[in-house]
Amino acid sequence: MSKAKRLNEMIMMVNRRKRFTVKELAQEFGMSKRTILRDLQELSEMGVPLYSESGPFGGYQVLNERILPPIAFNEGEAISIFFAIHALRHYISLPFDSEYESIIKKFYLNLSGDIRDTIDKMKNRVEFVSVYQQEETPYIKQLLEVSIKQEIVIVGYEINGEITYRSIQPIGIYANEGKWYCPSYCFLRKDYRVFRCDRIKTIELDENTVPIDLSTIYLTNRFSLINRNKETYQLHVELTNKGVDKYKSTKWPNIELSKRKDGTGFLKGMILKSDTDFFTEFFINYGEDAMVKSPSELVDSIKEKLHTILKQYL
Amino acid sequence: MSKAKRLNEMIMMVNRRKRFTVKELAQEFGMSKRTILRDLQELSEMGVPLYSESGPFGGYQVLNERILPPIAFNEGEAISIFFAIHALRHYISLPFDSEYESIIKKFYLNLSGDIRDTIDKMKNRVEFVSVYQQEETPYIKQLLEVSIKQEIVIVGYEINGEITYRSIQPIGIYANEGKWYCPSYCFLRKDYRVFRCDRIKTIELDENTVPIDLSTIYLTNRFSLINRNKETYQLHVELTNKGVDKYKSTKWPNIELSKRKDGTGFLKGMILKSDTDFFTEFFINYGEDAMVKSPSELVDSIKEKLHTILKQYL
DNA sequence: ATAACAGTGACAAAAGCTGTCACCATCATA
DNA sequence: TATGATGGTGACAGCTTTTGTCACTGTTAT
Repeated sequence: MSKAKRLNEMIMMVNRRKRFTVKELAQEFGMSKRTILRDLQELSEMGVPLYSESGPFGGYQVLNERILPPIAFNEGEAISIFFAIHALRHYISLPFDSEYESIIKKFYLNLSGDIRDTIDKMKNRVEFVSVYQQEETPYIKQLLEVSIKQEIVIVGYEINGEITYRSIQPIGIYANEGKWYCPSYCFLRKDYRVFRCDRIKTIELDENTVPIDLSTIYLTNRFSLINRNKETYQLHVELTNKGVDKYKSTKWPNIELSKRKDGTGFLKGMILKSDTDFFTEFFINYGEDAMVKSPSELVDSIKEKLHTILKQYL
Repeated sequence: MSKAKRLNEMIMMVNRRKRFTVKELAQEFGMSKRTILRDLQELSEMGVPLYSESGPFGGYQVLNERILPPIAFNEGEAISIFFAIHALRHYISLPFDSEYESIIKKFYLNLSGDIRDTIDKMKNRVEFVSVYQQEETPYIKQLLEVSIKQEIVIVGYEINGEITYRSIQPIGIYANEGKWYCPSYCFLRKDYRVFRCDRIKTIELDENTVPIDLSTIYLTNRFSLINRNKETYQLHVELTNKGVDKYKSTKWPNIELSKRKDGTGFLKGMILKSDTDFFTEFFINYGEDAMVKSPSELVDSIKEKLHTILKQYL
């Protein structure tokens, strides 16, 4: 194997393993220790952040930085990736060890000149609108970590200016409309709750409470488990043409949209009793384009809310 | 310069230029043609997609694929990029020559094993919620192209089942809530309009109309120009604590939020007369948490809408 | 002290790289 | 059809780089 190829492979191997010794590499590549040492020095000069320690249990390490081996992207792919990263710029807080600026710079600077030109031209012409994240959410990284490890944390949670402490076991975190949320099992309420991450003011590991088994519960399938044993209503909503169009881009679990030939349609399905407030707002939003037929509780809630708002303007 | 380094530089040089001849490279690197030929063959073996043609005006070309020279990303950055791309998966249509699947696969497969492990663990625990794009929008790529080139197109635009044809000069495209929009100058209305891309059913170049000068108008600054000479209203809205909280993540241009000590607040600013319908829905959505003080037109519109909905349920 | 690790310098042998040259293939165009 | 610009191949001598060995130094946990 030529030296050039060996160096190439060495970069990848070194990325796979965090720690290694010169002797090990020498054996794997069938080369002498001296040669490997020379190779490693060359990699260092090429920018691979190697670090070594003498002594027993010493050896080489690759620092923080990882080298992505040359990836072949075509122009469209590179541009897509650029704009995907670009779309993250509205997030002040990300649950990863990195900041938007450093990522986008590295990526952009490593692209060839003509792709850069293309991107520059597109920058002012394409936009993925998303909500600005207004406030920092310091604990999302920890919440993500404990949800992966399935540990329990005691959080200080602010409701109406007061902080209550409770043990929760997070299922995961998600961003929606500029805010981060953390669905979790709450040991205080003995039930599943969704917490707003920016309201979590303190967080510490709870080593006394025994975790419940949520290992097969993820963000995507949490509804099935969480919603069992809860009171539900049968939903029936009539939609106009516009209403159908509007609902198309929404899609709730457990609710089915049926279209009629004339373009109108209706929704049938189940909603949780506890979600009544949510659906009240949701369907008011549709205005004349949605008419709730059942449950009567939802109809009443809508009527009441409308009256309350109207009263403001008397 | 050692061979390894020469090859490395050659990869980058070859990426910058689309076409080149052996002779040119030989001169630039100060090597013989023979050596360069051998180098190019080696690059080929390493996966660089080279293509050559004999004859006058022949030469080498790099095919479609571009090689990103080794970029050093640290673990956090690689993961961020992965999830940024991942967040695009809900888009059926993208204005780029690429599909989600191919990008994410290439990227994922090129990561080292332990980063892949980390990602696998995180996949079910982090989510950037976005709306599902339900329908294909075939023309976004062309619309983006003509907005970059500042050309004019005749589009067949569907409103209530009928298709009208009009010449428009697109400013750009943006995605919001699962739909693509195209703000443009409309030569039919002699004014700026926002078109929904999925309602554009045909598109063809209009070479007869003379483009107007929009070269300094981009997505980000279009409001200033487009909204001049339009009728506006003075807006004043009182917000409860909750209302303030809710508005924080919204932020409209030309509307200012002021907070009071007790947590309540108010909005002051300008809105376009033509946006009355929009703000009617918007503030109804706030329920009791927003009370519109002025303009009276908006108050009336809200009242009327509330009455209409209420009437449905009598 | 010992053993396990990294690191360096010198040198000769082995391997690889390079340029030259002769010659072929392809193809646009004069 | 001839010409010239381009890519492509093989052989070989000479040059350069790479490699292994060996002897030696430095660091550190045990």
